[in-house]
Amino acid sequence: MSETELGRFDRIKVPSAYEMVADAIEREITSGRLKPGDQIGTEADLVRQFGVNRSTVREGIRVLEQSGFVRRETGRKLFVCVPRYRNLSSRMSRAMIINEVTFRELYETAQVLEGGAVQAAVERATDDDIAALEENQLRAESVVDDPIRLADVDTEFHALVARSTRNRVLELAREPAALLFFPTSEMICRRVPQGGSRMVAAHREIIDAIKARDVERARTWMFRHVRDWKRGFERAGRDIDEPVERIFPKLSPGASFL
Amino acid sequence: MSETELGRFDRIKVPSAYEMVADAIEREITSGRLKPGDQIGTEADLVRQFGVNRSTVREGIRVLEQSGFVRRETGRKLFVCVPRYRNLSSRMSRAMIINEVTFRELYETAQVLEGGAVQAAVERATDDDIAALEENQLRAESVVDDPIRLADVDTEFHALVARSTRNRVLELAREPAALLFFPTSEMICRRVPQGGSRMVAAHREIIDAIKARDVERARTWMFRHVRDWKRGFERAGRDIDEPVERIFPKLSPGASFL
DNA sequence: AAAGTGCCTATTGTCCGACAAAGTGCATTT
DNA sequence: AAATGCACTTTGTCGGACAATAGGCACTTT
Repeated sequence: MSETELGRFDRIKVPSAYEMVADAIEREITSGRLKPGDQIGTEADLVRQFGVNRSTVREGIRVLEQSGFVRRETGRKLFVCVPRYRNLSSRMSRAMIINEVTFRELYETAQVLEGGAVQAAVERATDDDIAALEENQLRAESVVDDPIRLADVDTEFHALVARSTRNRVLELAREPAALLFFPTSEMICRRVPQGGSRMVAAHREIIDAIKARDVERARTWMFRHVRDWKRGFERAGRDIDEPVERIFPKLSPGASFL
Repeated sequence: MSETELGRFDRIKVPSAYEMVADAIEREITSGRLKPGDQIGTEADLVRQFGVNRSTVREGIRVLEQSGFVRRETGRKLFVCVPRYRNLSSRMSRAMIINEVTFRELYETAQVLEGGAVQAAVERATDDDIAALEENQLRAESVVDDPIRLADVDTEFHALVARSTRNRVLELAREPAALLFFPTSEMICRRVPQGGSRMVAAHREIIDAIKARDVERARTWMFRHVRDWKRGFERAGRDIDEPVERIFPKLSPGASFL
């Protein structure tokens, strides 16, 4: 039973019943035969259809629920749903925390993703997107001296920029990291309160650049804005090579509208 | 029971026992009190500790298993593990498929992420990373006329570049999208076989640029390489605004070493 | 008639007890 | 010492059971 790689055969994985239940339902969904909004039968129905025990069905359902394919509205009926990214993203965030990723990794990724996002936003933001950004800016100006609220508004600002890209893949790619931005921003804002006006000014420039469809200006100011974030981190006396704290990222309020 | 937002109270969510079991164990892990590799007791142990039924414990375990915090080695003991990103990423990929993201979204994101990755790789690739890239290049040259194998090697190439960044956040951010690259690349390679030599040439330039620590050259060639991918897609007669097919991304072979 | 109330039933969350199959560890055999 | 065999542990699955809650329906109230 050694773990050595002698022997020519692969390990045999015997699928268990609950896995087969989950897979069967998942296949119906990913193949499109079950559409978001469709109801899945009751547990009893599934017991009849699959011919397995209810405990087995329930274990399978837990798997699907966890992966977001199926949802139970407050204890009642099961229905198919488009996996909302948030629970997946938040799991990824937690995975990153456990892996003790450093602020440097987070910063570098933020530069790449926020830079790319703002560029795409310049190319495709609609009037509605811009209106939402302006509305966000108003709130930012009104809480410029309240570090915690400002961090929250900033998180929302970046989510709005990402949404303006009309690119769900990009939006999704940044979300796990973005969920870690907030606790960090909040810490920074608490300890370096004088950064507020710089932040609001940067947002202003970015919004104007998006309105003017000026890619270079947008990228430049986003770069500065994110760099300020890193400088705030350093000024707060932290080492950028230290692991991001084990702060459990409670669904950051700024992301609640995603 | 209307869904209107009249009323001043929030919905009450009664936590169920299996959720509390899962949360309790997850908290031990995210807080670091349970470390990767640690064993969690047997189901019977957990039954004793939590004072709930075994079925309940099992449902909780399914949740944790699914989110990757615990693992069961072929039917046997439960142990804590660092969530490997792959199952999370693959769920995200499937979520994207269900959301019918378009090739355009995928392409645009690829430009952002691969461009960012290669830049970071230039800055931080080690000799080992470069050796791995060279080894990959040898294989690429040997299968240049075998479209399917080439697509596989290409997928691995990009994963190796990402790994060279020594940035796990960035590596993670690109993975869900990257899992969708492979089926697409494969389709392209099958239908536009003449692209093989261009691909190998681009890889060569990128590797050389990384070795020479030449950021601009690396970015330029990565940009061209990804653009070629899009052109191949178009030349294969596909519309870049059509949803990525409902191909279930079987764990792409190139990602197996992540 | 529309709205509010109370009851009935379906369904879920949990529990109990049980068993076969497969993994583990130990003693025995060669 | 290595291979074999056996007893014990643990998991996966099963059947049945019950309290609590949600949904639906009939009934009352205004």
